Amino acid sequence: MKKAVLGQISDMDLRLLRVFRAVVDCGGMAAAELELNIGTSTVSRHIKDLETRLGLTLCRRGRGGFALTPEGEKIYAQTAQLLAATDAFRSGVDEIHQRMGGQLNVAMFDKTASNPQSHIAQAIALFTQQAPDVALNLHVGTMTAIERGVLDGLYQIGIIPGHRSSDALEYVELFDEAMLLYGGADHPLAGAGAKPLGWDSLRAYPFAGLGYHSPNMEISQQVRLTRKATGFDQEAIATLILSGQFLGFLPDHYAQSFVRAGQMRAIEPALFHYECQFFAITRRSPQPARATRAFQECLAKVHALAE
Amino acid sequence: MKKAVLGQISDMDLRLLRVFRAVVDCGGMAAAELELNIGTSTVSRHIKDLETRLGLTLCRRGRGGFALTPEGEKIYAQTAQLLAATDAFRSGVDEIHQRMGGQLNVAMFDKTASNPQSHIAQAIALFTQQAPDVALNLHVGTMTAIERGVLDGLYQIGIIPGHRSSDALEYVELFDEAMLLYGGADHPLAGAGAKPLGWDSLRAYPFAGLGYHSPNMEISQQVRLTRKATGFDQEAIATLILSGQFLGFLPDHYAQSFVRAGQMRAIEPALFHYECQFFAITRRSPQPARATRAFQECLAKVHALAE
DNA sequence: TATTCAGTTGACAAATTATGCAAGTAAAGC
DNA sequence: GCTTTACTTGCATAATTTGTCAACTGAATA
Repeated sequence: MKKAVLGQISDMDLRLLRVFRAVVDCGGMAAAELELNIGTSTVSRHIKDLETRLGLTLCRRGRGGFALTPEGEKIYAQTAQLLAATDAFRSGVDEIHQRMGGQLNVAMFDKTASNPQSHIAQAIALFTQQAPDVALNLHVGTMTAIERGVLDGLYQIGIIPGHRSSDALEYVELFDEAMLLYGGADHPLAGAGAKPLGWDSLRAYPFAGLGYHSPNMEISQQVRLTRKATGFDQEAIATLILSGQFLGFLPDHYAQSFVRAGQMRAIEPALFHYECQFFAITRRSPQPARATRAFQECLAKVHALAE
Repeated sequence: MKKAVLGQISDMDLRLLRVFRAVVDCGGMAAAELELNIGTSTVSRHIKDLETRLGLTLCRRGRGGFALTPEGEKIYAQTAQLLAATDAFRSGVDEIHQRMGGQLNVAMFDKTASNPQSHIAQAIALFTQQAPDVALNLHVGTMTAIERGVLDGLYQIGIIPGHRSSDALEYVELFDEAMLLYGGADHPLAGAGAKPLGWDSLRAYPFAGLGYHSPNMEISQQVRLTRKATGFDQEAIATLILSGQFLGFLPDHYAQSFVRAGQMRAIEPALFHYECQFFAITRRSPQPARATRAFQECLAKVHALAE
């Protein structure tokens, strides 16, 4: 250690941070070796350098697994932001060159791929034809994570169901999704006999809902369903429903395969349902790069045609 | 040039960008020499390196002045953003160390210093006692520039008059300012005899207003004053008023010195006036650093005491 | 025309960094 | 206890970065 802890800490090469990110993403140094094309010894050194310069222990390593310390978690988040800023810089340069290049990070909500009304795949096809030099990174995350990520520049585009809207974001309407209420095959309400009369009668049954802000949560609060189990992914909700103990909302397209297999049934679909509208979000403030706008247009065009 | 134009452009040391920023800020390489403690030759090299790597010409230089090219302007803006991100990273590290360090960029509205109700200076005194290791940078700018700057992380705190509010920002009320209508000493309305009856009668006189979004602009639109001259700083408005040709709104504390010197008079201050409320703004999304919160509290405390 | 200011360039030195090899360590698993 | 896995370290070296000096170019200016 030479320059001491203080001074221009962030002058430390971004490489150190890139290495750190890669190591975390790969879950260990040995794994990152391939990704980074450098020997483990070098990786080890880099991580230690970083720790020294930051004056923090970032991760616990050794046999028996790799784990970030709490500080490591924070630094990892910071790192992601800083590296996103460098990508933004690069986009800016590309912008001036009137070319599309760099990285495009798109984040989408849970279980959007199987929705037949969603044509994200086509949009990607269209986009990659238009902009073959852009490296596309697709993420999946919760609604809040996506919103924050777009706001913070971690993602350039997000695809999420609509709820409240932020004036720092731009929204483009894409497609809808029908949410139906499902129960396990042997759930009391799944039989042909027992027909509940309305939303009120549902409150007697344990309900499984999403544990983060989402239309699912809004609806269940509106009709005051008692959430007895919480999932943090729609797949988790599906699992809870499959246990036979809970009712829960799922996108119809996603539940369909379970219904076909006889593992699940929709409960009174004509009555118990709601619609979600999906939007593409981009941030307003630092004007999105050319590639971002192009992808947004691809999404809009493909979905407008399909209507 | 080795690594070619493509590839990890932003890996190029942030130093290059820092040098570029310093050169632009100082208005030339020779001037930046002192600031950077490196010889002109080195500076020249760095700038050229940067140009090569970006594939752009950033500035026109030589005898007879230094000037950014349009691309240079854009890169300069991008650079400011990226370097702000590195500062944010550093703040994040400080945060973990539970210490306050790094840079704090505060931006304030025009002519706030002379307002006796504003105690920004005291807040700074209090803050520097609490956090002696933080380098404080004070900027002055227009309302929109400050808002955008805070949103983009260029500034951590802004002090501006309130108008519409953004939900991406947090507002803390600080102090008020009384805005009165002024005319030059020999303006027809400045005489003791001619008393206009109301806002309507003002429309006959040329009015000087601010050329960017501000309470001044809102008010003048509300009462439909015809803006015949535009200033982009309140000092500009004052100059226009001093010409004797225009009426215009100024903060009373600022106009006072002109009034004392007999160069300006307030027109019917009991009737033609409005109040501006000033707020400290910080952004919500990436949680502000410890130092930012501390400064915000200093501002709040000092102004609460003074009430 | 000579001078001076601003910046550019070639040659080169010093310092720092990157990275590999090989030996070492520590814990998990047999 | 031996082996394996996952990482650490000392040593050596190549590559890159960072910077200086001094000579040089070209435009403004006296």
